[in-house]
Amino acid sequence: MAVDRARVLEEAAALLARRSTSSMDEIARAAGISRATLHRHFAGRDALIRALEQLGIEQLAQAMDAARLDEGDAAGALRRLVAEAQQVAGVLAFLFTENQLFEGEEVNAGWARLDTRIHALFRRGQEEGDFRIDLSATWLTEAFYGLVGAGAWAVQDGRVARNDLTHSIAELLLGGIRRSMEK
Amino acid sequence: MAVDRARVLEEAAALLARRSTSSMDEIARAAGISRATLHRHFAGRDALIRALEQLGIEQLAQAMDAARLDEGDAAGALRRLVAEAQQVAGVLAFLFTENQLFEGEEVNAGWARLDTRIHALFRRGQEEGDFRIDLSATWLTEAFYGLVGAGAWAVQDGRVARNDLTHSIAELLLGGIRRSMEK
DNA sequence: ATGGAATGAGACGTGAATGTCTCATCCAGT
DNA sequence: ACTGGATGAGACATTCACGTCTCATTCCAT
Repeated sequence: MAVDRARVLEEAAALLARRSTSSMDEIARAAGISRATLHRHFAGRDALIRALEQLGIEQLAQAMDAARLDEGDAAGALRRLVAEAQQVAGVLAFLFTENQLFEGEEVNAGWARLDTRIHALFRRGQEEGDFRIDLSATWLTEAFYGLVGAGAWAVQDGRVARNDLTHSIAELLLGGIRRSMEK
Repeated sequence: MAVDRARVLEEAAALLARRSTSSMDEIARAAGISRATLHRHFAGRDALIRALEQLGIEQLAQAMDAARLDEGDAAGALRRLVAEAQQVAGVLAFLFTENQLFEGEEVNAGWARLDTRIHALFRRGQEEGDFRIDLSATWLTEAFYGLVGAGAWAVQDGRVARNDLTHSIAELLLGGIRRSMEK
């Protein structure tokens, strides 16, 4: 088995992050293998997407681990999370829109766990008095995904510099647009 | 010509906002006409999307007009913009992801004009000292679209209450997550 | 070197959606 | 009532991606 499933998934993720409609053939070529081999390792497009979803979930979970969401103040944790999530942003944006299509179907339970963790982070910030409470933690979670996704696309299209992205997202989330009085 | 193009477009927009992959047949049925008639009024799927894009551009432009972006302080104008944009949020989210697919192709010039207006609003806020200047107006524009889109989806899936949405988006953009010291 | 496993190339059938066309029907204005 | 335009229903060809399969080739371990 010369083909590394993980490597194929990485390539697929990178390609689909750019062109979400890439065909199996394009994905195979991007991964440097033939379409036949791609099908040997993944039952079909659906299976590939599922595997990709699983990978994205694991990577985001790792990003959360690395961000140590429970340590320090919530603001710092959020900053670390944004920074760590940057790596996965592309796939995340893809999976985000992809999930939008599965209307009725049950969503991967993995997402629920991740949502819970982010939700808990915002909740903690609110309970510790750092975050405002008139914006629900649920909405903040959605906003987080939205900004990460929008940021990934903006970078992809060259409208925003990749180096600024982490700072841009974190600062917007934390401080908003208004000129801050403090600091 | 009993069929009202504008009405068909409205129905198509409503449907595609929910299911971006709806077929021509589904769109036709949603509009209460046959597929044949749909094709009589729009050369093809591509033409339909283009027309939808045009409609979205016009509606967003109207929303901007209604929001009177140049009047009052920038924060108030942004609040009004978010409120007005709410109506178009669904289609906007659809067109936003749709545009993501046209990588190389030239984007509809209409978008550029709209971007310019939003960009100018953020710029004005910065120049008047209301908005922070360490976040580029370009990024703020992207963030605006991202939050509006994410908000529309969150409402669609029932994760956020529609009534809260305008306030949630505007407040997050303006004030961020941090508990405000002022006010 | 050799034998088995993995791969690449490509043919093949399938299904879905598109776009075109025809024909019968319906409706409105005269 | 009549007539012309618009519509609905459906057949039809086409395209495209998918999934399956075969066969020759390559690669690796023994």
